[in-house]
Amino acid sequence: MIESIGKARLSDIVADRLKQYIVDEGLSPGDRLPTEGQLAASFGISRLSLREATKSLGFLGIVEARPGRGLTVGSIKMDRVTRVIGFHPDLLNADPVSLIGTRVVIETGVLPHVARRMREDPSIRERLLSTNAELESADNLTRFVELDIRFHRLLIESSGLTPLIAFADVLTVFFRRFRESVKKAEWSAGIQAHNQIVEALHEGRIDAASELLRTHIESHAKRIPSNKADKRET
Amino acid sequence: MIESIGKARLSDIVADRLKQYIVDEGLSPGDRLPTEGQLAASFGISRLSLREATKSLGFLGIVEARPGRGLTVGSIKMDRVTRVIGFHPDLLNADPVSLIGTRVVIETGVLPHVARRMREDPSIRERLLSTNAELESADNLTRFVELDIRFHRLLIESSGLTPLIAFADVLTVFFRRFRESVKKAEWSAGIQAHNQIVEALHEGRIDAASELLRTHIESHAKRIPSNKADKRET
DNA sequence: ATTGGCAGATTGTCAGATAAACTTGATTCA
DNA sequence: TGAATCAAGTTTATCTGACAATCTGCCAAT
Repeated sequence: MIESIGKARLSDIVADRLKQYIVDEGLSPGDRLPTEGQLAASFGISRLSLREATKSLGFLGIVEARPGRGLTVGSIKMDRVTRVIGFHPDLLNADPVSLIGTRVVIETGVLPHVARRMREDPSIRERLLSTNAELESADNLTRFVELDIRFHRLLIESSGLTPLIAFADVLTVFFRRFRESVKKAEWSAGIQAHNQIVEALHEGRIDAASELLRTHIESHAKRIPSNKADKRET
Repeated sequence: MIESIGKARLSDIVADRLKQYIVDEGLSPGDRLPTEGQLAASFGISRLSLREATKSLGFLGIVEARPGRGLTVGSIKMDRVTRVIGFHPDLLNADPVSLIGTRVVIETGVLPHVARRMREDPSIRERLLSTNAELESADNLTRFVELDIRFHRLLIESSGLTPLIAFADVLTVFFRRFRESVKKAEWSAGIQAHNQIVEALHEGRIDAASELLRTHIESHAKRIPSNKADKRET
């Protein structure tokens, strides 16, 4: 309600007007919009104020701007919308236990899909194993983390459930500090777990793969200072 | 892919940096941010370029700006996200199979956590049943959809895995048109499914609850024109 | 203790400008 | 004749400098 007292900003008004223009004209992704100069003149405002509006819409991909070409109607991509979700309070305030639990839900949840697609497309297994082989030769933490992220992302990608890829990418940002606290002595256990997960999937042992993956992700809980890991009851 | 060729705009870079700052500083809604002038100086850019970033974030409620006071952390307004992108043709093109599959992964994935917490906190069940009772007296589609969203969100909230709430909010934006295509004759089946899920959880029958929930969510596939529902193999 | 005024701080918006990227048309070359 | 190259014009990206509107804190008056 505090919000409704506030005076509307030009940029907000203009953004809404632009959106309405797109709707009214029945425009589709790729269609040209008037130039910044023309729009600013139509609205009777400065070009910079107009840009504040177009940038707002551009943040979600609704409008795209290219020098020399102008403004076009953009396209909505789940990953772009999801990028915004990193500001969601439920993520910003997430405690480590929730982050771990969330990863477990997503990553074990995709395993039936991965296993099915692995049978149809053997290159999935090759790619996972190949990434893991790279992990084995990682010689510094940055590289190890990068490849660990790649392995897990590839696992989710292999499910075909693209929204979950975007979600996992967001989690990666918040989860990074846990990955970076992994001791070198623990790398080989992680790499071994990856291999075991892939083999269990390959053999269609989905429950076993889930259990391995859950244990692998939950291993991060051991390194959380002043935290009581929430024991899972089954 | 067109997007990745394009040079990153200052405003996009800065928006991401601001996000990282908010995360790194552990800031909550209402907390003060550095002023526009200070941020511009820190990033070594002009104040107007900095404003393009803050306006983008402000459009969605993530940052709030008040003359004389400065910038504060806001919270993302998902209803605004819905309003802004809800018109877009790309929402009509969102892949139903992925959306349904993703919802199934997330919502069935939280059930063990919900069941556990239900035993500790009986008000969870009361709240779910109460929302479903409201669903029973919904007399128009808008209300029905709103309450259906609320029921499913409450289910995820009840797990305590807060990041999944954020992700579910994104899915809700893309999934809305499917909910809105539910015929009134089908409402009671949905409401009944909700009740059965809650009771199965209450009785600790997690596998049964998962199956009911999966079936409930996948029921949307039946209404999707020109789509072949991907049969799940178990 | 409360209210009003003022100065300083901060955002909102503008004008004018240059740099970078893109498009189009003309010219040259094989 | 078709393809490649180049120059000019167009458009966005970003900047400097400036003024207007709003807010906050402090001080004086009641």
